[in-house]
Amino acid sequence: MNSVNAPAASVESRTKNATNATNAGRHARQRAPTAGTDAKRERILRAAEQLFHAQGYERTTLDQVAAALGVSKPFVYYYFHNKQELFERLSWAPAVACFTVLDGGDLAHLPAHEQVAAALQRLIATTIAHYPAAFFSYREPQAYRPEYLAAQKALAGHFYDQLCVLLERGRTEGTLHFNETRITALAACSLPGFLYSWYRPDGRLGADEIVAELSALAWRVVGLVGFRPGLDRPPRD
Amino acid sequence: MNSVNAPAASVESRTKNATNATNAGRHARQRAPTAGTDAKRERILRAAEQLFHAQGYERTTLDQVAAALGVSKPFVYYYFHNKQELFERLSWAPAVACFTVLDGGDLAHLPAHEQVAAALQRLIATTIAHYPAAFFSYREPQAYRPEYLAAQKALAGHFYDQLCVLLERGRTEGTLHFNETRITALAACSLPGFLYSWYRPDGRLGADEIVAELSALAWRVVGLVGFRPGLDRPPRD
DNA sequence: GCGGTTTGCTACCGGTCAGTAGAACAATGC
DNA sequence: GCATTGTTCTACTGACCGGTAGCAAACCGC
Repeated sequence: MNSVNAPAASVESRTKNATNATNAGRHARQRAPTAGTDAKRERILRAAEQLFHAQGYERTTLDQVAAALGVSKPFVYYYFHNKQELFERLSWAPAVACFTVLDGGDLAHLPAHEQVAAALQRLIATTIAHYPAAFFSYREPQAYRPEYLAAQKALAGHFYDQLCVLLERGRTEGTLHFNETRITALAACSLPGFLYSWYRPDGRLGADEIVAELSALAWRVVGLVGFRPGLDRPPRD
Repeated sequence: MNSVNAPAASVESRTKNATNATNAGRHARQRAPTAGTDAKRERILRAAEQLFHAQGYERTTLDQVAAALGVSKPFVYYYFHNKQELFERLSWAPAVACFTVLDGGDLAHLPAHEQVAAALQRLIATTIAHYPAAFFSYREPQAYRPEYLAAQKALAGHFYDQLCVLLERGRTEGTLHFNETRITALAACSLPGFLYSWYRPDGRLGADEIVAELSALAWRVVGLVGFRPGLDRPPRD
């Protein structure tokens, strides 16, 4: 399933000559993970995720991340190389998950308009499933290093291209209705893209309800007829 | 027209005893503006706007702002109190303009669905007209001081409330169709809200065309019938 | 041209924060 | 007990950057 990898010049590949016994050389990454190591990494990531979401990447200090866990800053550096790595590990996987929802090929047998409907629904569901890290690539592209930013743009661009192809096919087949393909695609993706400003996991509606409502509204944007005013439930998936 | 003011504890009100001859006391704010002073302030604001948009508030240094103008950092401090003031001056007016489009009362005589259509179109047009500063309040709420953040939230909340009232009235009258009022309002406002990630003033389509297209798509979100697939042009305004 | 005011600069300060050195502590093996 | 290795800490450095002191032109009224 994982056909999309992080950029080549990733922090992972810093396995250089392990002669230096400095902090940078003694990271647990290179050993077999002791029991508990993964759990600690996970706890650090979750604390960073919360703080990045609440305050933004730049305004969050690693002392805050450490304090949220009741540990010291070198604890964080023992499990991660630097602040950048925290951000990229948090935001990369959700970005991939969101923008590869059309890559499985499992929708290929469906008519174009149903593929579009499923794609939009999956995009919304995936965005919510990866809350709040899924928003990072939208909100803080500058926090990426250039190679990650380029990779993220390529990923998103690929998805938009796929969506545009499907939109035009659906228009040709008479099941979708719109004028400007690209603007229509972007408008439909605005719904998940703007979620970060109002979605709260403890809100009045559950995640499933929001996915269903928002999907139905996104379908309207692409002029999907037959699913209209009554706001029917999703097709499949 | 300007019934909305900046928060009370603004930087403006620092007119205290002018006995101190320090930098903070010698700002031109307190004098009658010499010819050229306003133009210089404007140039500084425009440079800061570009950089804040391109890099984000935190990553932009005042040395960069000064360098973009070919001057030194104290030049900036001569015309503004601090970095915060630049941000708030840039982002406040656009935020007010966007979220008060329903406050004029000039739409009151129209049926609810036409008020909704006009409101969405105005919101989109205003957002684009104030590019790129209009996006700052969406993207970088953390850059606001608490009192500005609260004021901005109140402003946006007021607009959403107005919009929700109109949406429900339109639904009652049978001209609008949707399930969840609040989600529908947020979804419709996602289209302008997500513009920051793709709008470019030098793009293929002109601003007017984008406003027209995007408005028509936003109308679909609120289930506005009669304006549907053909994507008619805006009603008035 | 001379005093005062406005406008701009160079050069610095002080705080913050990513990142590090190196010691202390803890587990494990023998 | 004692070496070895893994884990965490206290305490620090160095760079960066917002903001300022205080001087130097430039401008202006006379």
